[in-house]
Amino acid sequence: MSARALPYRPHNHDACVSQALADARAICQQQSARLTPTRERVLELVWQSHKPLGAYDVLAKLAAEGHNAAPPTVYRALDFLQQHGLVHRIASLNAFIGCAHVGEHHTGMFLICRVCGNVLELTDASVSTAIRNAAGAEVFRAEAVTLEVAGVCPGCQTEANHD
Amino acid sequence: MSARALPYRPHNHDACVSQALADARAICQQQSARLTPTRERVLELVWQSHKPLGAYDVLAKLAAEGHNAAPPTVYRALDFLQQHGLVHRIASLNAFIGCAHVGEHHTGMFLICRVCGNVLELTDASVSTAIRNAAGAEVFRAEAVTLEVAGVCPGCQTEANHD
DNA sequence: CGTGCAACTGTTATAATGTTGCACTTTTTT
DNA sequence: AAAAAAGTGCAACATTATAACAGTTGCACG
Repeated sequence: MSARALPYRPHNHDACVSQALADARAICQQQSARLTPTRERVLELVWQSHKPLGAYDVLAKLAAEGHNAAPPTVYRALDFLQQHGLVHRIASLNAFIGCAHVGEHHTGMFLICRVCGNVLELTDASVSTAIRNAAGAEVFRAEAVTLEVAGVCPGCQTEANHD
Repeated sequence: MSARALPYRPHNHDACVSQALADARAICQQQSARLTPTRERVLELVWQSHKPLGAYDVLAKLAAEGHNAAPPTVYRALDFLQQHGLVHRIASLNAFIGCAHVGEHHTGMFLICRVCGNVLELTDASVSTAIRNAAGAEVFRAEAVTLEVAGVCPGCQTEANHD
């Protein structure tokens, strides 16, 4: 249960998770949303991996620690976290990952390494602008953008760093 | 080789489908790929809707016309069509739609109307460029882009045109 | 030809992912 | 304290996707 996946750079992942949880508490407080124990635990589990975690992966981890949970428990927690911008759903993987830019009101772009499975979230103004313009040119009112790029991350292009 | 879908606008959709099928035959011929009856029928069914069709929707339509098919039949046909660039999978909907730009070697961008369910596929050079640049800045080797925008199409913004 | 391989199809079963509905508990509001 | 709202547990179910294997068809090559 300690730092493992290193997206492109080594770092203290425990601290990274703690920070995410602290941010989440602050945001929920501010929005009068209830970050209950189950929800917080799910968020922590999702954060502990840089690889997206499926709902049933979360379920298994909860079960492993004695939490007697069923699928709806997990899906509800994930829905809540998503609605408050704390996790993202990666549609092309049917999986979830902690949001690296909480509170930034962003359009996330996800770089998904098909070798190591790690995902890097980033935001890019020129991408967002180009998408907004393209949609606008069709008189389309955009509400939600799903942008996922599959490929090979820097670490996996040269070495056999298949974490 | 130009089956241009015009959702949001009335048009002769039968002709549109015929064109798509003709294009598909040409492409498969050229690539020495076998567009078998089942595959062709699945392609036609997918094309007959501007709304993305789920695999089980296709299955139901096949069954309705007496084709005794099981899920693998449909998934295999869809995989084949996808591999040859004849249909796209919309990850956020778990559904498939005919490709409006066959042979163009493109990065598709999909505008998905949450009201009427229609989808418009378009390609935009500045979007593609921005994405490529953003990935490149992270030294990420991009291979496949999933770009889906949910929102409201022009027709559904004003009227109750819930086709 | 015909025979043998590769691609395609059919079929059964099962896995993986996600939802509904309802009873019950906890928290918040009044 | 009572009523309302939000959250949870649970069982059943719905939807989406794949595995494994047998049979069949088209096609290249001798």
